Amino acid sequence: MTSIKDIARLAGVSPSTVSRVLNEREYVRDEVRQRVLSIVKEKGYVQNNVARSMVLKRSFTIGVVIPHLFNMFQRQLFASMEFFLEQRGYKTQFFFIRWSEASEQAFLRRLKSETLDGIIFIHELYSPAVYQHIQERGLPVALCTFEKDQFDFPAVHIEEEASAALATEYLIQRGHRNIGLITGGHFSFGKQREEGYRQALKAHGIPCNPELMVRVPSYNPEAGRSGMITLLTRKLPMTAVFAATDELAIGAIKALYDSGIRVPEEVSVIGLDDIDISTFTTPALTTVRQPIFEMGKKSADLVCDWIARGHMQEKVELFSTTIVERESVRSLA
Amino acid sequence: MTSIKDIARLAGVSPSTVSRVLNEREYVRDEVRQRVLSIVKEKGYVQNNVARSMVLKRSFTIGVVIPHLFNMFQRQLFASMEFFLEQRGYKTQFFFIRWSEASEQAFLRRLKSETLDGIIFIHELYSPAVYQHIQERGLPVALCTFEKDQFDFPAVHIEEEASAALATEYLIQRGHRNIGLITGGHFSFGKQREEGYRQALKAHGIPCNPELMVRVPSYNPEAGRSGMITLLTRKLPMTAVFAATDELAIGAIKALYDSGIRVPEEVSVIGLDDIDISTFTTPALTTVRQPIFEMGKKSADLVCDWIARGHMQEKVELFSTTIVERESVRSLA
DNA sequence: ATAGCCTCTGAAAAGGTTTTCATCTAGAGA
DNA sequence: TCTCTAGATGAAAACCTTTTCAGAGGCTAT
Repeated sequence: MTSIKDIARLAGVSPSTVSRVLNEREYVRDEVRQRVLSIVKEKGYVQNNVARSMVLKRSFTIGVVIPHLFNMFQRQLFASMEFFLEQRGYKTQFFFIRWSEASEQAFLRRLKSETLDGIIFIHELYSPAVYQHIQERGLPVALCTFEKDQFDFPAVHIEEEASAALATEYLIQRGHRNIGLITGGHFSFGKQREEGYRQALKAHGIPCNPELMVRVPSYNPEAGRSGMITLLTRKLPMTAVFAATDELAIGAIKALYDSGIRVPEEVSVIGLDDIDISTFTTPALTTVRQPIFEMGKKSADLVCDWIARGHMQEKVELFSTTIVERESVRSLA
Repeated sequence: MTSIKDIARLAGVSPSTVSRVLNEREYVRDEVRQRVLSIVKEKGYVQNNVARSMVLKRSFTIGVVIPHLFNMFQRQLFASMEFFLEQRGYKTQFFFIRWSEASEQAFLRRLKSETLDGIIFIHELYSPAVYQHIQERGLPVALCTFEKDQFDFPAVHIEEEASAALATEYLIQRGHRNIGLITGGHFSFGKQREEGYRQALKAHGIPCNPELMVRVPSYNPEAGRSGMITLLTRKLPMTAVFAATDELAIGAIKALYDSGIRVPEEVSVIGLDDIDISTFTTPALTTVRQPIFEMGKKSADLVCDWIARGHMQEKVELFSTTIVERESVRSLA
């Protein structure tokens, strides 16, 4: 591999000068610049990033960490982030963390020895040790899809409770009173969305029946299906279900279909997220839209801006959500 | 940040000795080892990976590159790879390439300046320049989901044509004669699957009607939907459709549903891939299963083994596919 | 007793880049 | 003519490891 020294020798200048040319510094004669550049091109020379990182103490790499699962929502977010990160000249290093103390410990160890310039979290981690380390180190960070009050980090997310209330209210306004809930146990948004559901019921004077609520261990369609089956076996009157995520909703619709219950004629289903696939379920899923692409961009921007500026700035970036009317909810009126 | 020198000073030994302890080399007195280790622990010291990379000329990083799209199939493959890569002590750097000459050129530049230990491709790239560079450099590589005959690289994939023929034959055996095809233009597997479809028809003496075949520009549900609509507007007799991927099939089912055509009563649909979501479509998608998880693992193994061994070994790893019978195909008999 | 070997340890070089500091040259102003 | 300044360049240090080489000390076998 050709190094900067080789180029320097060939161009009859010092490595310093070559470095200056490469990094577009001033104080290089135009003639010299041209000569160096032409030799760089001729030799197909490219800078050695490891050596650069070493002296610059920067890696031009942003870590994106996804804990616990890697579902469709996270994929869309991740794709969006990678897109904008690359636009701003950063590489994306992917961290996938299993939901266990041990896995998070291992991640912390990796993190410490890594020279990341910044880090983005999609959904929160279990233990605060990682956040603590990041804060002590002053590593630029963005929290996407959650907020960690105990730490002063910029965060990108939606108003979880309000969004869940929006979905529930949508059902109430269409005459539904016996509304089931399927949500997950992990992650704060699962509880927040449950809370939004409760609030909406309360606001309309509808008693909250614990028998109509079910918590499943994950957020994938399989969990949604099992949640729906649980709900069905209780044989309560129920004309609609709010599934805390679209993936749960997809599973719920499947369970209803398998039980011969028509959606939305007999039971309406509403989700929350608006992932790509939700347009393509049968019936198409009525849901609450999170601006996933924009949220990915914002997360990338927050970290990159922090790095560029040298210090943190914005604290919380709230995105608003909207109902997307499709086919899975029926009006009882 | 504490460095190896600080540890050395504190332990009253030389950096060499600390390095030996850290890397579990022999020739260190046990007493010294203990002393160093305790100071390492006390100071929370971790090795600087950039410096290590520099001298070792290894980065412990494998690049995973996904060209053009980032669909559900690729996501599952990617998740599998990351899982096994991490198990073997490698970090995963993610590269997403848009389908353009410029984007591939940019990737090549990035690749050259990177100190990757190996690289995995999911689906093929357009230009051979990247493969050429990798071959010249002797970089360990695995091609997942395709094979590039002109280069001598290990590859992990299924028998595309045979798998497509399997799907088509499944329809033929159930009495279907007017079978539509929806496939994509990009990527070799699109054409190979089309070829498998042709072969199966031919093997059963069924004439191949170009009017029943449609090529769409992508492999997502939206493309599948538009493909199905095209097919429907031709108003030909058609009792079944083979969609070259599950995502296309999902879109096709949606288009049928929207047109009031029942699946599978009026038109049967079969896909190929067996992605997670295919269990949850309504009706559940009958498809041909690729062992995605195993293929991800094998790809990771191929690269890691190559690195460990120092030279390439296996050439092609063929995985076999099987029909997964669900609900979207009806027997005409 | 001595040669030879083995274990343990440290000094120093190497890896490729950036940056600071010093030096040199040329031109401007007095 | 001399001094000053600004532009252009190079030498060398620094970044943090690992590894080679050499040397010291102790033990064994002759």
